[in-house]
Amino acid sequence: MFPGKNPKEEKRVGSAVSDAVKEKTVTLSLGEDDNPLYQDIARFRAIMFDYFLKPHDMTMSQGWVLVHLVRENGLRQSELAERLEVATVTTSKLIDRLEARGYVERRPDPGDRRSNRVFATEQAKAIVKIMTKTIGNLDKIANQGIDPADLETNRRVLAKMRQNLRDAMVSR
Amino acid sequence: MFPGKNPKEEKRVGSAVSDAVKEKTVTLSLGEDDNPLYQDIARFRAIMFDYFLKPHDMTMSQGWVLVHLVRENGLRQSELAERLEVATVTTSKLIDRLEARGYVERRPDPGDRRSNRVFATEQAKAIVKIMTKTIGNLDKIANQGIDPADLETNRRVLAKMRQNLRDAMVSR
DNA sequence: TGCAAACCGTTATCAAGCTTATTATACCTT
DNA sequence: AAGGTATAATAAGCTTGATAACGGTTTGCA
Repeated sequence: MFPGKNPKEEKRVGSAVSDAVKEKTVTLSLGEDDNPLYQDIARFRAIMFDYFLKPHDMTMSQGWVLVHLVRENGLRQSELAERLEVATVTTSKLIDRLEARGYVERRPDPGDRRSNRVFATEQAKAIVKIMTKTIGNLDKIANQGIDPADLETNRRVLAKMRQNLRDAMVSR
Repeated sequence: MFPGKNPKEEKRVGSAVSDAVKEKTVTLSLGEDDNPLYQDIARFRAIMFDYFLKPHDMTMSQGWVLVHLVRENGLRQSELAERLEVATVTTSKLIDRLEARGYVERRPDPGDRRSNRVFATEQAKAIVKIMTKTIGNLDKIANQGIDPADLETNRRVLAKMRQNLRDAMVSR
């Protein structure tokens, strides 16, 4: 049912056959838990989100644009980029795709001829409602079997982490 | 000093001017904390990692390939993809780039003519050491001011989350 | 034995990020 | 008023992800 990053439908082979060919192994623990947790979770969430919203031809990144616009309609592209915390050029292309399908509309800023104001259409407002529900479902899946108190700790820790990273990136 | 996703060196304008043009706003809370936390953290970490390793012309994704190979040299591409939890096609291109710069080498699998075995070179082993240190630094930055106990909770929660998402994706 | 199904790697195509550079406009300082 | 600097959006080009589709190989089973 789910895509799962590969057409290959699970297997869990376990690579026993291959050991013959492998060279002697160097052991070095690196985070001991393997693999980039944050990347994985972000990717998995995006994959599932996109899967859920495929019928509406909508992706997570595009969806967030709409969420912000439904909150504050008529933002400039640069303001959107700030809120999304992505580069302006990324926003530009997201808007291209959204505009092509009638979710948003660019209008020239009357007060600044360099700027565009971006407006969400009714179509956008409708899909944001669906998104909201989808994200709820996603969280429900992801949070299964986790103590609510731990989840709250988690949320707090992650917010702090994000701020730490943000600060470090800006600190020239 | 840091890239920070935009040539624009911070400002925090605060969009006061623009309010005149904005349409009436619809309020709907969606996660209340705004924005995709996981995506942000993953992206910020990758940006910083790539920045630190730029002198070595190495990215985080490519680095993880090397980490796995240094642990288990001679993996097949499909086995690598499994461990990295990405699609085989992604692995294929990562290996292309790594091979072009002499970090890894493809050798045909003697026992299966469909497969390649991928081997890390000495050059790779050297850079993995640097990576290990870099990831340590990154964690130090990200974890600043966070209670170690909370960090441990966090690690546990995230691991569970990843597993939940993994399961949901595979469950047809 | 023979053949269908599964599997390995690759190509092609797309989305979403990034950096760097360009154009047009706005602002500021003298 | 003029000049330089800063900002808004975009273009070009790269990496990393994903799907879909394809050839070549292996395997399982009837």
